[in-house]
Amino acid sequence: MAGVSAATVSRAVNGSGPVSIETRAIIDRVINESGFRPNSIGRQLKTARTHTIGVLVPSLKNPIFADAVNGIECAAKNKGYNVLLASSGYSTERESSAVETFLNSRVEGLVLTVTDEAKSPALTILSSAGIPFVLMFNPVKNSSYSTISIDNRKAAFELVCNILELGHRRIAMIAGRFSESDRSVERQAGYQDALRHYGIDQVSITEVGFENQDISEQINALHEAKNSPTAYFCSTDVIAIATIRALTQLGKNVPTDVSVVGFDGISLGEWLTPSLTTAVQPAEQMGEWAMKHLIERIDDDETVKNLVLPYHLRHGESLVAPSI
Amino acid sequence: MAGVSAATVSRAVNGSGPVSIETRAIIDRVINESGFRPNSIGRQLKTARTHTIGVLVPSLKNPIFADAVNGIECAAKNKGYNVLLASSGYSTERESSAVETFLNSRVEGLVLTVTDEAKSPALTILSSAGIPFVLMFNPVKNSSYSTISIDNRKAAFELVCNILELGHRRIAMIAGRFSESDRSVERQAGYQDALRHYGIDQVSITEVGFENQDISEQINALHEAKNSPTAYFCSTDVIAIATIRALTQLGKNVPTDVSVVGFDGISLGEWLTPSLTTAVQPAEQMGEWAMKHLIERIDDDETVKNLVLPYHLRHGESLVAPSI
DNA sequence: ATGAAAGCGCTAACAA
DNA sequence: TTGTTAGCGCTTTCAT
Repeated sequence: MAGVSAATVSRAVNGSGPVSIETRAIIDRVINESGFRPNSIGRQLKTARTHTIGVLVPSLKNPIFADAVNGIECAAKNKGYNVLLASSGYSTERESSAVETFLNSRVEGLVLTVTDEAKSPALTILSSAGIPFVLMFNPVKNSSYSTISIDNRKAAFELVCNILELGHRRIAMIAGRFSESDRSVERQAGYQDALRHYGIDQVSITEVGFENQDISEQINALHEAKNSPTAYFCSTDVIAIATIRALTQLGKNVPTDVSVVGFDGISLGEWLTPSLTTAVQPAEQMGEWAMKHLIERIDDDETVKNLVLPYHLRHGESLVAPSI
Repeated sequence: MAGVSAATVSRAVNGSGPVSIETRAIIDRVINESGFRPNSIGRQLKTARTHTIGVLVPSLKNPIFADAVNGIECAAKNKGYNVLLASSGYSTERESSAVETFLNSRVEGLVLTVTDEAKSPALTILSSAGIPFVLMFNPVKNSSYSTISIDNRKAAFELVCNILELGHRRIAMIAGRFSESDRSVERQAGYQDALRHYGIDQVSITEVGFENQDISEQINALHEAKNSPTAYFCSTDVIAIATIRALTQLGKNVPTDVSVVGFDGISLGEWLTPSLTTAVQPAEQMGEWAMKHLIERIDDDETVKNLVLPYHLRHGESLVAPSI
């Protein structure tokens, strides 16, 4: 140190107390010359505030989560918070261990998407830890958690009704593994609602892994059976793309031979061939809201909120009337 | 505390010293009952190790960076490191401030993509800070920095040669702003190399902002001029998609009326209509290698390395011979 | 306007 | 095998 006590430097750096013009000048000079950097760790330990939040998503390879994280990160920066990032790969074990790590790092809150809100070890840990968190994409079940989501069941219902209205009667659902996504479960419920609404018995649901790029075997099996589907309802856009790829490999043309519908509304979906019919979630805004709300809960201890955002259907070329 | 000293708990938790079976049992029990969590901040302050690395990319909305971050995050998790994430929006100011924040947080290293390695305030700060970092995507210029990249200039050269071979002579480049991306500069050099190689004088370069979704005005201007381009070479896939969109809005068909070529090889590019002709960078592996190498530099103080990975060209439907 | 002192939670050296 | 002590870098009373 050059000539002055640590307490004074602290006051100068943070503007947290009176410092004379001259001393301030000296301190500034010494800081520049010496390359001194205040150690956040020391401050964090003393103040018991880290200004850090944890963000946990299943995977960044799905643009829906990348967009959401982008929104989160921007909001965090604006509010002066840092972001610790982890991904779970749709595994509850990895969710739990990420949450443990975050908690040990004393994040002040979390924004996360879990596989299943209803039975999530990670959320159990979090609840008993007593720090605020916001669920993103997960449907509202326990309203004592803050959530931001859309009505997945209703959106799926509307989407499948659209398929039915065009005359399709054999509609298969390709769903992300239910154990890995409560969104998938909800969307499946919407699918069944729609079939029931039209008095259709023939339900066909195939679960696929989220990390699994190649689902051609499953699609092949569906397609070989007699009374093969005339339309596929996929629980995500990424799965819809994989489905279209698999169908194409089997020599089927989408949508001429068979229709495919997705869910999520990733922006590139509009530019696919064929463009995807899908339900659009405003991912980036969801991330932003989640972060803003989380910070309100931290700073102004705002109450728990459940926000269900509107979605909209995007009508693309991947869905047409069945050929027969 | 229940009956034992802090030092003993520390030894029990970390296995860093002898603890009798019985005391360990007691400690475990108390930890579970009380919900005690070791405070990483305290440990970090004491040990002067944070096991945290900073990751800085221009934007997560470009899948090339999302994929890279995904690779980074996985590698980090495997090695027991945490990831602090920030994005710069292609702004050097935001790069600098993110780096400052990281440094204050005492990250042990960084993986980052900067706008321009040659004149980056962020890198100046980093160099004088004396902590290891790895540049990702940025071309090798100063070999005293660790880097992972591909040969952008050569890839662009090959790509544009492909366009020329098909008979195109009026090829416009749509480039991400040079001041915001040294990759863009390199790719532009490759574009010029190719034109020169074919003895073509007509160079046409239009700079566009990376965050700018709508480039239809610029495309419109190019297209209205007489001798309008028969092919567009775009410095990224995202820009190529925006270009295709703009051309479509102008009533032009790609590739019938005009060809478009991208750069990056984002995986969705294969499923676009038309599928993109592009140069593929292995983003996820680049992220993984960057993280692994960084940790080697931290843990085993490995020397600086420059890895130039092979790329490959992907031939899609967006490029065909000129119509005329 | 400044300094002295205490303490945030932890670990490492030393003692017992 | 366990406890005591000291100190990581910071902020915050409380004095001066």
